[in-house]
Amino acid sequence: MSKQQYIKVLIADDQQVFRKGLSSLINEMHGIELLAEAGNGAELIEKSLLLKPDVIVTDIKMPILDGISATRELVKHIPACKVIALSAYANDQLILQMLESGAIGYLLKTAEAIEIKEAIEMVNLHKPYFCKEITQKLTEIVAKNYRLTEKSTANFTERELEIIRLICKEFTSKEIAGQLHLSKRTVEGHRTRILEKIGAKSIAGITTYALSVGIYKNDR
Amino acid sequence: MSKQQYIKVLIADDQQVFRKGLSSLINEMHGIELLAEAGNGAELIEKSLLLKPDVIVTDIKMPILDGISATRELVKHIPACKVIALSAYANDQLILQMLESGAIGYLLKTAEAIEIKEAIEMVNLHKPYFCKEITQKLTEIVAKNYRLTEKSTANFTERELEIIRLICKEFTSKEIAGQLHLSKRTVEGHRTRILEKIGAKSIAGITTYALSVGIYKNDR
DNA sequence: ATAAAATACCGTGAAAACACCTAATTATTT
DNA sequence: AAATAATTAGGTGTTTTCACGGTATTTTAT
Repeated sequence: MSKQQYIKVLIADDQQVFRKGLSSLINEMHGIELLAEAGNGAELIEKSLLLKPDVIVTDIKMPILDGISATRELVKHIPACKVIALSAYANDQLILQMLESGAIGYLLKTAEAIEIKEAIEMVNLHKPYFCKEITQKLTEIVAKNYRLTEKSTANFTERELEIIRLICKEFTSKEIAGQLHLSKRTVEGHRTRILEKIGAKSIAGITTYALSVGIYKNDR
Repeated sequence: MSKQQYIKVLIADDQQVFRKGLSSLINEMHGIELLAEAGNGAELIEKSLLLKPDVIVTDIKMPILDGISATRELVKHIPACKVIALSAYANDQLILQMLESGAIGYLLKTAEAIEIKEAIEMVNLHKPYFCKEITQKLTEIVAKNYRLTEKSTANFTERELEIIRLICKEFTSKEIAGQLHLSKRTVEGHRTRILEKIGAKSIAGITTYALSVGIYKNDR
């Protein structure tokens, strides 16, 4: 380490104007080095494999190969590189898809230079970074997923919840019985009641219900 | 609505000093009216049922009845009231438990008056509010849950995805076979392959995996 | 105190899931 | 052209799920 450890960045966007603007802004940032630009996902992958950037800032909607697919590929081949997604809108599906694909940063295109710099520095330390609007969305998503709904309030007893969690973990009735020191038949009885309460007809219904309502997220 | 629509607030904390500090700060806030104080969860519930506050600001750790259990009770009986949780630490478990219990706001005790006011106003509009540290935690949790792991990189074929989605909808092999015009054995074969790829041992594993990774979010 | 809910337990039997196999036909990739 | 993957389908047998009956005890609420 000499005077400065530069963060090597690669950007991708299909709009030339936006790309130019982004590149000139990043070029002005201290401690950050812009390696190259890409106009689509395929190009992004190609240049990334060659240049091994620390951070990638990529648009989501791009021709040939979109940012989500590109990111999926990238994290597979270069797990060390951190991806920040850029998007025009704060769309739930896009955010989640991008996160699923492996991005740890998400900015709206309305972001200003100072925020982009902050995001690059943050994700470079493997810390997720999301702009205010995205954060708002994420908290809504989390809150929604974790908050109890009316029907889930139509509720389960502690025992039932316990058994639901174990069912979600792929344990059979016999195994659950062993863990809770109960009879296998007792567990089956509880399971039947759970199925009734949910209105499900099989284990699949129990697990999908449990996950959608947020039961299960406790222990491990 | 006359000149001002006051937001009615109720606070709870077992530490008298903190409680006094909080109450005097809230008393100074414009547009917010402090109804009462509680020293524990039981008291909080009691006074809430009586006074019907718009927003409750409660500590998590309290004697007799903790904030989480109290919140769970409260949202059941007064779904209209919004709960902001207060905690000394940003602990993953506590945050999630609090969210599960029904709180839509979460602040650290180091929060300043201006932020507390902002949080009260925000949650009063049924919008979740979390302080910076909690937001950071939440994004980490979301990112962790949604980011792909090695095994989830296991890509499924179109047929497999189709079958996974149907399994999540509680269809049996025979039913799926009928819908896709296949033999029951074929579906079972696919299912076995899916189990292998996921590393699961039962339907429960398939559904939990599918939901966590986001398969199935397409149709309905 | 009495009702109601939660908890625990059991039998039977059919259907489904799952664990082992095998193997043919079609796509896709190299 | 050859290898690989995907899709299809079957056999056999064990385990699990689930529907349909029940009963008894304890805890909680009215």
